[in-house]
Amino acid sequence: MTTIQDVAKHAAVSVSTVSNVLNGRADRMRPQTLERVNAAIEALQFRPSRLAQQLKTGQTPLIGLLVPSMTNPMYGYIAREIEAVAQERFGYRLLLGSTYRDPRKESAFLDDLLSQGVRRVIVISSLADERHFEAAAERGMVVVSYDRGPTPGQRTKVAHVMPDNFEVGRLATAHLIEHGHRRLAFATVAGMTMGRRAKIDGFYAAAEAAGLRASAQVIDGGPLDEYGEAVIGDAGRNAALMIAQAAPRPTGIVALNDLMAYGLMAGLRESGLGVPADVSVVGLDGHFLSALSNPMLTTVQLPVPELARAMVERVMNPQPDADMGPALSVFAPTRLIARESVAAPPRKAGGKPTR
Amino acid sequence: MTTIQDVAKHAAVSVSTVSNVLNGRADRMRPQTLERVNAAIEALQFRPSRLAQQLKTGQTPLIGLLVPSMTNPMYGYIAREIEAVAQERFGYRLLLGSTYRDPRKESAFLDDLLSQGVRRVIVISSLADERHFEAAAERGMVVVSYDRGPTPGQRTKVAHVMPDNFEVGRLATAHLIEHGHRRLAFATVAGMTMGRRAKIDGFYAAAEAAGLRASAQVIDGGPLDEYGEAVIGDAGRNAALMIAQAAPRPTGIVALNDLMAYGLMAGLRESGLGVPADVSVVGLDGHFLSALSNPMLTTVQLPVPELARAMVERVMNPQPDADMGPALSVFAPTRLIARESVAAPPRKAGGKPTR
DNA sequence: TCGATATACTGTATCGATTTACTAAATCGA
DNA sequence: TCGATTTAGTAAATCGATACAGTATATCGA
Repeated sequence: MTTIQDVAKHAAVSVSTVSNVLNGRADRMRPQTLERVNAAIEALQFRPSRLAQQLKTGQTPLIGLLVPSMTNPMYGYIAREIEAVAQERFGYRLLLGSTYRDPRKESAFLDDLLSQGVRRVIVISSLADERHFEAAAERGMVVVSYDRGPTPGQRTKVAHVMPDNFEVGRLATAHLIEHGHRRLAFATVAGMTMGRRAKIDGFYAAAEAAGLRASAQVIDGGPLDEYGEAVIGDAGRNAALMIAQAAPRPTGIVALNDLMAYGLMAGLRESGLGVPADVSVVGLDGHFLSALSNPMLTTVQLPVPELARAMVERVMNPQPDADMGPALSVFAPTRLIARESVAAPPRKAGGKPTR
Repeated sequence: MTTIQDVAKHAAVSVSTVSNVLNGRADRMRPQTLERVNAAIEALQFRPSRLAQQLKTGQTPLIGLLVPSMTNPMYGYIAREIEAVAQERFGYRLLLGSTYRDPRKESAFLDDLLSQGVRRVIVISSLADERHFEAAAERGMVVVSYDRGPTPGQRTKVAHVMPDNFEVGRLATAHLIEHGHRRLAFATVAGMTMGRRAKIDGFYAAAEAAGLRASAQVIDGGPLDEYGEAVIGDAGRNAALMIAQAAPRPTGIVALNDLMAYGLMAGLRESGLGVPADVSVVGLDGHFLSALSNPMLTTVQLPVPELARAMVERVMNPQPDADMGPALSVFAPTRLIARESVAAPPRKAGGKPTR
């Protein structure tokens, strides 16, 4: 590895001068000196050691990204978008951590980041308790939290970015109602997070507005085990079972997310129920896979690129300390993509399956 | 941030002694001294700066992971497995880079890693030309390449780990043949990589063994645009169109991977062809999503945890320089999961669609 | 009781950059 | 022409650890 010393020697200048060149202070020297230094850098193929720079400046060009698990394709998509804007706009890269929604893993990851000199982190957690993030923020981390707001009534040093989950849930539900559905259900997994809460509120609000509040229910597909996201599909299957056995049966289902919708559709099918013939399903995500399912999934598309941009902006340009105030909702266009999984409810709603 | 100096002062010892404690050389001091130092560390909540350690030792507890795009759920799965073993067994974390199979992006990522002090990288690339990886290895990087072997007849400093792609392709094809299929196709995308080559070889080998070589063909779904993996599904749709129009039509299709299989099934459906009624489809991946599709995808399951383990082992314990020799194939059990997307071909094979 | 060895530490150079304080030479204004 | 200012650059301290060389004291064998 060639060092700044080697370059200085080669160009017959001091290391300070080379450092000045490196840091865009070329105005402090004669053009010919600049040229000599640049020539030396070129000749020796010199790349400054980020490690040494970081030690001196205390800054690392890395953003920590904490996700529940890369196994949920939606997080893969979000990660990719975050990486793209971090890289293109700021030259930053991503340091990845899967946490399986385990607060100890999350804390360990934050400790690691801190000792690595990483001072910016985007967390996708949804855990109810955010104190470990607050503590990290207290210790100088810039933390941006996805898909949840601050704990109400508390000051916070954590910035929050989220999609308009209420609207997402409302939109999906309204779409079902427009197609004539009267008995509605929201299929979720065990454990209430802020994002889920908001979606469910949107679901109920739409039902309410149509005078359907009484026949709208939330169905819990059960807990996620240690495999985390991978089994959201299974939770969907569970929920499908419960729906199949319900009497009267709901005919319009909003799924917590696309993955859950796939599981739901698979489970419905196994119970002999057709989608959308007997039951209509709407996903919430709009991941590209939804265009490949059978039937193609009607889903609400989250503005992932905009969300990613907002998160990176915020993590790179933190507000001058002080309280963060309420969450920043990204109200970028959230639209429903109508495809095949929603149709009018069967004539004799809740009757015998069509096949 | 508290430093080793603070700890030394607090414990009334020298920094060297603290450093010795930190590095497990407690035998060099009296138990009481050790205790004092530990107490100080505890009291001051001291975490050594990895940055400073790295600068001194030249080692960073980070593995670079270069993937085409996190958008392909399979890469998300692989990344998660790699992360898990890197973290649990070695305490290493992952530095992520999406490259969209662009050699310039790949090189830039490697340069970045090098200057960050990261000296271990796992690359999933499949690009034909591996010279930039060789160059990095030459410069002291430990590089492990996934899903391809070394360029034949060339010495290499890059370690290679891959599944038994030949067997993967063979298994899938044999399964179709067992179900009575005579006209076979392998659906791939534009661009030949080693992994694809091996799968296709396996495909042909199985056909050959059944005397079906003449009626086995490869179908190219076209190039991937800048969105990369996300559009493999579209390539599957294209391939489906070509299959639907072929006369005589192949009835048993092996798809390059699960994602392609989803696209294929969607495209087949759009062309009015039933799966598996008219055409049978086998995927290659065994990602958990394949259990949620309709019909549920018959697929060959790659031993992802074993592959991940092998890659991490190799990147952490590189062979003492010298030539790497041929690729290490991970011959962990590669099994076919029979589900719903394969059935016997229609009676009058290649005739009218059943619906 | 003396030199050798072991024990328990400490002092300091070092990794590769950044940055502040400083200096020598050139230029300038009056 | 002299002091002040600008220009062009350098020397050295510093970031926070590691590790080697060195030192003071205790222990031991003969």
